[in-house]
Amino acid sequence: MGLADVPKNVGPLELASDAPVSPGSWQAALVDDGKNTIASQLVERLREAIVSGQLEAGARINLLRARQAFSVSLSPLREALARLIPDGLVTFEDNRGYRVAPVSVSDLREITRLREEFETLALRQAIANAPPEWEGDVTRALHRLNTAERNAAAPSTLEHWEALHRDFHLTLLAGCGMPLLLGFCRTLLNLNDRYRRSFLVRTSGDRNVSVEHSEIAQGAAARDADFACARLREHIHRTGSNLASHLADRIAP
Amino acid sequence: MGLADVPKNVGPLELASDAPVSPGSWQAALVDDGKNTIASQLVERLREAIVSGQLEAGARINLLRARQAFSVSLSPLREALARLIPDGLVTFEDNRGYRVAPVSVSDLREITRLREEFETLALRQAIANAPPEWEGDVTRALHRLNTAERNAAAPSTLEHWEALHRDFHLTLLAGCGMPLLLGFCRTLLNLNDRYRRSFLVRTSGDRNVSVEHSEIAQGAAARDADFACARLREHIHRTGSNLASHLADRIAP
DNA sequence: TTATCAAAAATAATCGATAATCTGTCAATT
DNA sequence: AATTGACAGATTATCGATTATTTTTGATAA
Repeated sequence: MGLADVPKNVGPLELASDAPVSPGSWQAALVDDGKNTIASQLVERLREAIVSGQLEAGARINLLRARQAFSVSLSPLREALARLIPDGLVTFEDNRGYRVAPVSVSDLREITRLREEFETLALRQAIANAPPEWEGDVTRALHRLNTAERNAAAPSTLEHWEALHRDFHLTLLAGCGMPLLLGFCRTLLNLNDRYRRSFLVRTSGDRNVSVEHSEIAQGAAARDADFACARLREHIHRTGSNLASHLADRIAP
Repeated sequence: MGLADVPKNVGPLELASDAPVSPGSWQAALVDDGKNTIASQLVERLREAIVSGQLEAGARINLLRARQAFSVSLSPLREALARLIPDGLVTFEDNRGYRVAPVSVSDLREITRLREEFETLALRQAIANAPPEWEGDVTRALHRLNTAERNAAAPSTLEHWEALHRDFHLTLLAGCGMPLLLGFCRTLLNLNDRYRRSFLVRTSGDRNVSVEHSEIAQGAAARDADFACARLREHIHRTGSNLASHLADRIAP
């Protein structure tokens, strides 16, 4: 159960669900994207299904049902699930199979805390080392994000906004020149997005997230590390607190 | 090529090559360890083969040869390799298969830098939050490490020392109560061990590593965060510089 | 010689079927 | 009533074979 309601999209892969790929969606327009194999496509489909909340947290993933739901064979399914383990989206136990990683307040707390540390470290490095064009990338990502419509009634706009938001944060960090750190940040961002998309109906009224993003981007473009990192840290912290309160309401009713 | 010289151990799995399992080798004596499936055993065997340098850095992993070398079928082999991707020991490209992750000076630099940041963060948390018995665990791990023989002529003593060294560092951090952070640290430690085991013949004469470890442990047991973290940071930094110089000699001849 | 293209060979990816393991049920025993 | 053991059904793990893709080879033409 829980897998029956996954959208059974027939055919190779429709573009709509492709949008939020990690390495920067401006590349997605290119013909191929390098995700040719069933297993690789499945990784993205599963990631989306989990991050979006379609697959319930903590639920067992029945391989036979999942196999049907996604119209694939067992080998690529297992391989795709294995690749999601280190992302923290899937857990595994020998002879007991895979399950969707559970969510908890303490998990969210740690994610927030680590994002504060890691992302400010990466941003500081980026401000120190990134090439000049990075500033333009950041400004552009910000502009796209701020001009995107976000209509709670239209889920597609929310998804699109999420992708742009993710892009903005990653662009900000991309200049750091530390691939491992960037990978850790991406993982944490994934995990965080899952909480936001599952538990946050809308941002609380006393925040203007656009302004927060703009300030971070301004600081980055001006190469003012202290300012940019302080704003980024606040931004992450606020989002975390906000999410934690929503989660607490839902998880311990 | 490169896979042909992997020890072809027949039969289920002989204990000798099992020794340095990750979660603490004192547990290895227990009957089961939870690693029942071929895929899970293979993860450990492959990890050991890569970290120990048996599998050359950057080399392609020919699935058919690997399948023979490890006497397994394709499905568990692919699954095991997939699980090593996030550990940074294996890379993957669609339709081009898996390869052993390459090594580079810049990679080592980043590992060292991130270890400094992450491990001191974890240690600080541990000192603040770990339960009392943690101090004893640390002292015990230190004692085991310092009393272990390390004879360059006997590879098994080196391997044993590596396992104890790893144990010491992880015990130190284990008290932090942050599972994600601990996972990141474990990953970095894996990567670092690979460099040490591949490129470090012996520690340079002007260091007394035992003393360094002892000081860190003393600081931890005394709950003196500033002192312990400073010593830990120096320790990591020195190891990194030491390794980097050896690596530079070898990689750009 | 260099470039181009089409088989052929090598390799990776996937599938369907089988084997191994787990989970729940229910009767027999203590 | 609680425990044990054996069965059946469900699920996971593995295998061998097949299909798809990439890489190499070798012949031909510029």
